[in-house]
Amino acid sequence: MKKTKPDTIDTLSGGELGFLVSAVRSTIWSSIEAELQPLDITAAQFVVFNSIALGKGRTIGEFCRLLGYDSGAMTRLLDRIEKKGLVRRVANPEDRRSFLLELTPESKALFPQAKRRVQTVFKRLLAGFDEAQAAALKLALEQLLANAARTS
Amino acid sequence: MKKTKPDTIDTLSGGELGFLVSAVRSTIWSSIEAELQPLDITAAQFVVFNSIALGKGRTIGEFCRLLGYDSGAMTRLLDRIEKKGLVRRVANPEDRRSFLLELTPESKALFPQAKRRVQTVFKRLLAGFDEAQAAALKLALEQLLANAARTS
DNA sequence: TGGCAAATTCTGACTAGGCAGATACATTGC
DNA sequence: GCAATGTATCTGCCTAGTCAGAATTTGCCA
Repeated sequence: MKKTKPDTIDTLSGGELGFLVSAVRSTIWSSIEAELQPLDITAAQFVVFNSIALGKGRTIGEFCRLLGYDSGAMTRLLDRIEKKGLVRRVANPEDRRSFLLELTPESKALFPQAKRRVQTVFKRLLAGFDEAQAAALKLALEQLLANAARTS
Repeated sequence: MKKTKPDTIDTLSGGELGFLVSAVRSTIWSSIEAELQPLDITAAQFVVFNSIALGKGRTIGEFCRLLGYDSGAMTRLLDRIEKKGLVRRVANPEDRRSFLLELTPESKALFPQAKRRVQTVFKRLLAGFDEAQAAALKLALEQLLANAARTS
């Protein structure tokens, strides 16, 4: 049996928040997967792709920290992306232990299209949200993160 | 290198919402894991445990649909929980293909304690939220789900 | 300088979820 | 009653993430 979208839950207990957040995450993720499938890019791959394209980091380690990825997972994720020719590992002249990540010419050309597709996903998901509501959602999520950080 | 909590991101683009939701989900998840570790229960196991205890379903298939789990994943998750003696598969007299799920006496005794621990996690995460804010967060997340369902 | 702790990346072992196919049973329509 | 179809669960295979530990390189400090 394939995975199904969860039926709704009706209580208001704390656990429901966890359930909702999980469901939203998986929904966002699979919407992006579906939208990027024609380009043969997975959602995880896009996240890295996007971060490199936006210059959010330079080395593998920086992207691990930025994206909350384990270094082992990142190694293998990069292996997959590199095999598709979207990313290149380049020796870091400042530190011979590490690698810099670069887009390839092909992926630079592909990026705008992928980005646009992902943006349409979020636009669709946020339909009916005005600026204030979107900002409040973002703020609430950030507050949750801050609360968690405060006590761990 | 172990997984690290992601550093913050500074743009307002749509992708950030995906990032935030992922981070929140993983934070909730690992907070629960940490809180339940003394009881030797994982977060995934608690979710099933909790659903059974609250009578949200009866058969394996019902819990798959309720929790958005693949049936293969559920089979193996139940194997692990059953091995710990928290849950029992019981033949379903109404349908010989399926199994009903029951808590064991030990797990019934353990449940209140686990539940309490999970509640303290959410209380901590929702520190500073008043009723209206919590309700707004819940509503926003539900709206996202509804938007996704509408177009898939 | 020499030596040692820390950082960067990679690898292997393990856990876990998703999908496809298999099996057993149930239901429907004839 | 029986065939065809559908449903519930399980198994095998694949992908993916986590953790522990290794190899290499760097930086620091005596």
